[in-house]
Amino acid sequence: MKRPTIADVARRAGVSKGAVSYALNGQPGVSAATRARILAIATEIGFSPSSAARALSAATAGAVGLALCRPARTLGVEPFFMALISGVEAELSARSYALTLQVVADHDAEIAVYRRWWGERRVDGVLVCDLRTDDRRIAALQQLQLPAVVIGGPGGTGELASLWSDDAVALTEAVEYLVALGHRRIARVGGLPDLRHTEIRTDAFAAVCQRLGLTEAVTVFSDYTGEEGGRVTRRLLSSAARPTAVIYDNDVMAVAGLSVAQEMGLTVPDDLSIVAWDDSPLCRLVHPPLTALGRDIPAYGAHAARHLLAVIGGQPATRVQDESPQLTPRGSTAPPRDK
Amino acid sequence: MKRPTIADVARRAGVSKGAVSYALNGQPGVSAATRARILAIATEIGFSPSSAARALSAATAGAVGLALCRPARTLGVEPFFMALISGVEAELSARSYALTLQVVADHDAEIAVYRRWWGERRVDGVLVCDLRTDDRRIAALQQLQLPAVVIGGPGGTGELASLWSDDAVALTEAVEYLVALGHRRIARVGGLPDLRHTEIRTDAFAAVCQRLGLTEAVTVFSDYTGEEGGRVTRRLLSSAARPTAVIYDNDVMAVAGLSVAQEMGLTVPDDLSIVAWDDSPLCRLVHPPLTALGRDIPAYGAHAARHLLAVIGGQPATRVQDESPQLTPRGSTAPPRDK
DNA sequence: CTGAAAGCGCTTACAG
DNA sequence: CTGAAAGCGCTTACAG
Repeated sequence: MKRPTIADVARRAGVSKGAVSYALNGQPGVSAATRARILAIATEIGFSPSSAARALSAATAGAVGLALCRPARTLGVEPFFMALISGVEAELSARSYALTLQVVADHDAEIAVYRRWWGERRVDGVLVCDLRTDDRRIAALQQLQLPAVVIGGPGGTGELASLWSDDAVALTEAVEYLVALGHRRIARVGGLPDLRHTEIRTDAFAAVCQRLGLTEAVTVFSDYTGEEGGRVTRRLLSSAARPTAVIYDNDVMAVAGLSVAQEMGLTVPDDLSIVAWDDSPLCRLVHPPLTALGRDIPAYGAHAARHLLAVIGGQPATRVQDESPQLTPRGSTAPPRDK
Repeated sequence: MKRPTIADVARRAGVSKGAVSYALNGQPGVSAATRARILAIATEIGFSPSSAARALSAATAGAVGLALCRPARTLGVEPFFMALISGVEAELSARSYALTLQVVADHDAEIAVYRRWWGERRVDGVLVCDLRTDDRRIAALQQLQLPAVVIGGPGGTGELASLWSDDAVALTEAVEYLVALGHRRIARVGGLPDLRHTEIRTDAFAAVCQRLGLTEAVTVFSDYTGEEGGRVTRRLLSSAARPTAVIYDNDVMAVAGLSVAQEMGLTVPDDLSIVAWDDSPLCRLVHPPLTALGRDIPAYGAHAARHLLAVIGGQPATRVQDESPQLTPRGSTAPPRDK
């Protein structure tokens, strides 16, 4: 099949190519009748403007980039990214933007990808994930003046636009809930310590534990994988004064932690209460289903995409707050059997 | 920052734009010395050719499309897709191709996306997932003459190129293994029945069970979600002559099935053996870890991408076989306690 | 081996 | 309200 061009539409409509362009893009310059006729013909012959030609003349790529900087083995397991992507994508495709995805090994590679995308004019802007403390990507992006929205914060995002949600409040709520149930020895299995949101959660955990006088509270760091999450849990549960409740920084580690507890003969929730972050179907897959902190991740992604499109459109690069995570109590939390 | 163009490189090198193009694309037409000088300058000023300009003049998009036709809620949980994407992406980016991703609601929407991509010249080819029996996408793609590789089969892929793996052999092997352990009442929780690979597995299951005289073997269909997988398992385990082994068509349903068994007071593997497809970290997250049929999914994705690039490059649209899934025995399978 | 030029398919001022 | 034309930044025959 021969792809129709704007010239084909113009010929059949008996107008100039310019008129077709105006009609298709909703610009003034054609009468309503002509516009209707042109649109009908375009639909009839199945015309879609060449993204390349449009990009070249309009200096806009019609695409948004997302670089995922996680090892392949971690990428697949966490439902978080797919959920985020599906939300991002829904918003973008509704506005006729394409999503360009690239998996990168580290921040150097990621920055190189941003430079290339910028030089190639391949994307109009990017979404940045997994914000770290002292994140070099921020300065690189600012230097390129490539429109960007950082998913994370608050803080550490420089002059870039960002979308954040209040993890500190959510974590505090979870700890207060566990304390209300009667727990005193609460442990937290954190994610990678140099991620900004890990830092925020760690600080919030320390603060609420101090306020409530939980002197035995402890955070140990892990890497989001089931292997590490299980290993760390095994160590925690082997200690003399083992915790009666553990809060995990993601769903995968929480599920692994549950397995370890059961393998060690502990009953969840009687002997051990478990709280997961990133509420996902994974949390409902296991028995007992896990109490979890979560929110609507596809909506978060859609929100981020909307914000990015606004920045690309010239809106100021603001910091926007998304909804806070909510605690959903399920079968994995209860008053401790032996206090 | 101003983006450098080919003219900037040409000016600094004191040559024509054509010479720069030849040098950058490894074409003959420039001396080795000139080529080296041009490349050095391009690197120095950070020049990347505009993807739009290149696409427009070379009539090649430099991108490959992947439309994912699954409801958002299912998408996130199965590690399969992210693993596949990471493999696809690794291969593509090594060849400087971009991956354009779109989530669609159904096949009509997916076909519409293919038409649009084709009309917009946005992608040079597409990867097709979740092949169904009588799949309308095949004819649509053939009509558009859009290069494509179908991930699935064998069979049902029309004239399109495809990459398939022998699920029948793998399933047969799994059943023989369970029978060797002493199982006679084996059930299978299948995926969506109109998917081609479900059909293949169902036929293979029926064939091996008949050959081995397993008259009580049964396949029940599900939808890959944990909810449904759990529900179906509950029904199977409540029947008078409950199965002593269950084979699940994906990892998520297998994990859900394990939970249900444990919730019903059954011990895995003594009372019930479980085999999962799509071996993934999920299978090692639970206790006992699940015996699984699996293979290297990122490698599968990379293979598919390589095949597509070959087809885009003009190679004939062949059917290529990937490695067969392997059975990895873990703690969820054992001889049945009561035969 | 190199340069000048046409052309890819759009968008967008600029005349009429 | 409409048409003719320039231009986006490349690639690629075509001369030299």
